Order: sequence, then structure tokens, then C-alpha cells
Amino acid sequence: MAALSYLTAISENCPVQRYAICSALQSHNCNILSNMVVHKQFVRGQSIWRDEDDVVFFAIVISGVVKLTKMLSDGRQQIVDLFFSSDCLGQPFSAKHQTFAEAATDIELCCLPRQKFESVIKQYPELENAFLKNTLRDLDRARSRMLALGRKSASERIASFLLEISKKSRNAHGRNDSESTLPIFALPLTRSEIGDYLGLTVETVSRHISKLRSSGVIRLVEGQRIQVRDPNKLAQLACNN
Amino acid sequence: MAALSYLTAISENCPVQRYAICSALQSHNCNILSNMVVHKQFVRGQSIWRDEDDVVFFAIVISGVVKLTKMLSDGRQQIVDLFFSSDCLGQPFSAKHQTFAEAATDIELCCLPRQKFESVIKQYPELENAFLKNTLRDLDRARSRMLALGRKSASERIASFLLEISKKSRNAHGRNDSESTLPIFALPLTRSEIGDYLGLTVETVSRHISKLRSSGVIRLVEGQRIQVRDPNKLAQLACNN
DNA sequence: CGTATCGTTGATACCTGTCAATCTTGGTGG
DNA sequence: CCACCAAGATTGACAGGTATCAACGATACG
Repeated sequence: MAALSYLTAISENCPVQRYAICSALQSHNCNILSNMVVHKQFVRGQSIWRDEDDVVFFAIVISGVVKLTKMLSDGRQQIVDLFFSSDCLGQPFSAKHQTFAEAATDIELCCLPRQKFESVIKQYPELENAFLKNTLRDLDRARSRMLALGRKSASERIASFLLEISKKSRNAHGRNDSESTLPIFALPLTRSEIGDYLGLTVETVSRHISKLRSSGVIRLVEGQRIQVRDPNKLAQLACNN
Repeated sequence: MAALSYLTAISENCPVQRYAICSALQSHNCNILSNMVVHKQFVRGQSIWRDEDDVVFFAIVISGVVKLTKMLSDGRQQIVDLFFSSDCLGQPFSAKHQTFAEAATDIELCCLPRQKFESVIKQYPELENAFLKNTLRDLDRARSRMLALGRKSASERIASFLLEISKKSRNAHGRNDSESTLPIFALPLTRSEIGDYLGLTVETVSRHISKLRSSGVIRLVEGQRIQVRDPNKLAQLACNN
């Protein structure tokens, strides 16, 4: 009873349902779903699942950032995707994971057992369609990243990354920056993780960020925060050069 | 009437329906679909759609190989995926393409207008689910390629590519090679295209293929055919090194 | 205030890109 | 049938970008 009212509260107060695939559902169906989910929290660095693990649950990211990593046998690794608030996380219709998922920051997830998700999807075609569209967007982003990894220089990749994160943060804060208020945001990744995301080494990432700083394009604020001082220049660096 | 019998013939003789997403449909529904499709042929090098084109149709590859490319404004390009017989080709639920699709060999496609595909998918949930699973597989392949582009050396990427194509060809020919019959296959891409697929230059591709040849791992047969003489060595080169 | 983690910077090596020349292959027309 | 030509493939010389190895500085945390 107490649990039920708690879960109902989750539904009514859910901060991401307007943006997540749940928004495809009519509200009473969404409420039905909210009785099935469990919220889980992970601290930064905690692993959510490991390579070869059974696929146990499907989740929506409530808050924080999740990194999805693939590894070679000798330890080289590549972050293949990042998931932010309201993004879908999971590998439905697969028995085993072929990735690592790890909390890049402290996070909260809204979890549904995988098989439950698969049956719910069958029951609500509008949800399946929303998930399909979500997966198609993921695929398109993956392809854009392949272009970056295969053909962009280190400085272009870093500029692209900063731009990407700055847009994410802007959306999260719900403000569209005018020229006067230059975007400031916290990097959710360490330099080393940025390297793993961009297919570079820590040193290369650090050097190019330093270069962007000394040329006045960005400013490093205390505590891993970054201010973009010249968004146009950054956008220009991201694609050509 | 003539057209109808022709289309019926397509359905009955369709060489890929057992493998394509159509296999999710019961045969009479598959026959209904076959009355809507149109087969189109493209010669090698012909473009199927261009960047910014409206999304007009969805297709299944009947025969040949299609390459999907993304470009930067200065002309650098990356092949983000290859599509073989029975693969799905298209960007349903998007208005515009953000890729180029081009025939890497002479090809035949089984085409359905995009909006028709979207309504058919709504009508047949088992087809939508098959397409969803297909898209999830595409996504996983894209992520594996991100690992290769971001973290593998040139020789590792080339070994991986040769292995990948050799597996594709094996499946296509329906024979599982014993140790005695070493796989021989035709490369569907030029050296330059292999470079675009692996994020390398033509010269680097050519050099490393030469190295594989002189070390006896592969043999080049006339007409762009390749025989793998040491599959174990190739597999080993593909992942570590 | 020591310690661990993260970030920065420097020196150097190596891999891949760039530029250029040559060779091979396949197709076309005389 | 052969000569020619265009496109693709190969090989070499060299330059440049990123990785590697190493040292040091900054920051957070107990």
C-alpha cells in the first residue's frame, strides 16, 4: 500500500515521461506501466551491466549520464554511446550484452524487467513504434559518430564533442542561450573518458583542449566546467579544418 | 493481368523472403505485400539516393551490395554501412536522408513506397517487430564498427574487413568451408572504397593487403578475388596485434 | 597534510597520410 | 587484333599527426 502510493507518485511526478518513449502512451496506460517499474540508483563509476551479462532489464535514464563501452581483448576500449536524461538503455530481444554500461555520473534509472518490457511493447503498439523510432535515432547518431571516428582529426572530434555536450546541457536547462549568455556546462566525462569516446588518448585530448583554451574559444572554469566563448568558431572547428 | 501474374511470380520465387524481414509474415500476408512492391535495378556506381533527398521508398536488397555513406562538407567521406542480399535499406519515419546510398555492385532492390511501408508496419505488428529487431542488429554492428574505427590499427581493420566479407560470401554460397577448401570470395569494393569503409586511405589499404599477401595469409586471384590461406592467422590479426 | 586520481606538458617514435610515379586491368575504337 | 586510354592498384619518399613514455602540477579526499 505504501509501495503503491510511492509508485503512483513516481508516475505523477516523473520528471522525464514527457520526453521519454512513455510519452507515446495515453496517461492511463502510462500509469499502469508505472506500477511495474523500479527505480535504481548507481554512483559514478558503478557498473550497470558487464560484457556477456544476461540482459536483465530495460531502463529509462531519469538523471545523470550513462556510458556504453565496447572492448577489445587486450583492454583497448571505445565508448560507443552516452545516455542522458530520458534516453532508453537496454538491449531488448537479446539474451546477452556485448557491451559494458557504467554510470559516468551518479544516476537514477527507471527499470523494467526485460521480458516485461518485451511483452508490454507487444501489448502497446504505440510504445513499440516509439521505441523503434528511438532506435532509428540511435542508429543515425552511431553513423554520425562513425564519420567522426573514421574521418575527423583530433581537434575536430573534440570541438564536435564539446558542441554536442553544450547542446545537451542547454536542452537540460531549458534555456536557449542568447549571444550575451554564453553556454557554461559541466563535462560529464574525465579527459580519459573523452579519449575513449573520441578514439584518442588522454594526452591528445588534454593538449587540444588546452589549445582551444589558449586560443580563447573556450574557458575552463573551476570544477570541470567549460564556457564556450566563441560558439561560432567552435562550430566551424567541429566540421572542417 | 500480365503485371499481376508477374508480381505473383515475384512472390513465389522471391529468393530472399526466407531471410528478409518478410519471413515474419504468414505467407498469405506476404503475398498481399508482394502485390505492392516494385523491383528496381541499379548498375554499379549508380546512386540510389543522395544526401538531403526526401525519403521515397523502403527496400529489401535482392542481390548485390549497397554502400551507405556520410560526408563532411569538404568531401571527406565514410561508408557507414554495407547492405547485402536480404538486408533492409531505408530511413522510415524520417522525412529526409542524411546519407548517400550507392550501388557498390549491380543490384536489384525490392521497393515499397516509404509511407506504404509505414502503414503496412502498423497493420502487421509482427513485421514491425521484425524490423525493430533488424534495426537493433544494425545498431549493434554500428557500435562494433565504432570500436574498430576508434581503436583498431590499420592492419587490424583490414583483417577484420576481409574476415567479415569472407563470412558474408560463405553464407551467400551456403557452404561451410572445411579446412581443405579455403574460402575464396570477390571483394565487392575497390581499394578506395575499402578505405572509405575503414577510415583509411587507398594507399594504406593497398600496402596492408600487400603485406598480408607477402606473408602468405591471403592470396590475390585474378579479378579482385581473394583466397584466405590462413583463416586462423587472419582472425588473430583482426582482434589483437 | 599526505595520497590517489586526474590533468597538463614535453620529448620522441611510429603509424598513417600525402604526393608522386609506375604498373595492371579492362574497355573502346581504329 | 592491337593500340590507346581511363580507372584502379601498387610502391616509394617524405611529412605530419597522434601515440607513447615520462615528469610534473592540480585537485579532491580522508
